[in-house]
Amino acid sequence: MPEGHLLHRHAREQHAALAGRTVRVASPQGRFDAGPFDGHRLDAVTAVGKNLLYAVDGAPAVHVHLGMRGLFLGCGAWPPAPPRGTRFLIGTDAAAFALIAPSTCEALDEAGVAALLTSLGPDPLDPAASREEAVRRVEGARGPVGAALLEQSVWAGIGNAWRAELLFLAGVDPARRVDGAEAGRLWDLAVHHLELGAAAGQVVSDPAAPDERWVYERDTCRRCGAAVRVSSVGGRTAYTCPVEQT
DNA sequence: CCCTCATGATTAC
DNA sequence: TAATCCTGAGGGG
Repeated sequence: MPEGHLLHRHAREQHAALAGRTVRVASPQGRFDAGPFDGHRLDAVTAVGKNLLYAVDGAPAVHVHLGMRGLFLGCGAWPPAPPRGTRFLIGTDAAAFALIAPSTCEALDEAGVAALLTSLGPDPLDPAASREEAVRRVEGARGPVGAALLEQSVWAGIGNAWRAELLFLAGVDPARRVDGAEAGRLWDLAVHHLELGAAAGQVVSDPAAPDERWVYERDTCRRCGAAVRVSSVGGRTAYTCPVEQT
């Protein structure tokens, strides 16, 4: 589930394992030019929304976006036995990570990184993110709240599963607009639950039942049993409890 | 085995 | 709004 919480989880894990060390970088699949990075010191691995950025000493940054299909696999130490189709492989003699089927894996210079960052709204998992700015961007977005939450320029890191569950927790129908108070409540819910999700490695919308969802991809609401409404909001499938989300 | 759909985002129309 | 990227899981035949 490559939404923001997972990217932050990957960033934390890879930063802890690799940052400050000289790393080996390769592209067994061949679709990424690892030359400029191999043998350099990795300064940091950070997540911004659904994006992962590797800061490399004496080289551009590496920008990774998993899209819907990308995933990281840990694969032991260097030299690893990477899975088939590994586009980006990074590691040391203590730990290595393989990137499979990402939508983006590219070198990004300073201006490119800056452009990426300015294209994104506040990230609920960024401790420095501004709640006021987050509320402003939701209020300023065109269209219903369900569409706004999926726009990475509004909030960075929310995907379809989080959208469904956060709007359920807030009791808000995705097809309508929200006021500032509701936007603030949604932000607080996002900050809290995405952190739970980053720690757990999955969407967590009910800490008492971390493997369950309230409405996402369900036939019936897990709280009240009503038939879940399936519709299209912002071009993606929305799941709504018609009783509890108004 | 073939078809459809997916936790995403850009591009073209 | 639709097509595209072109992987993987799941369901029907």
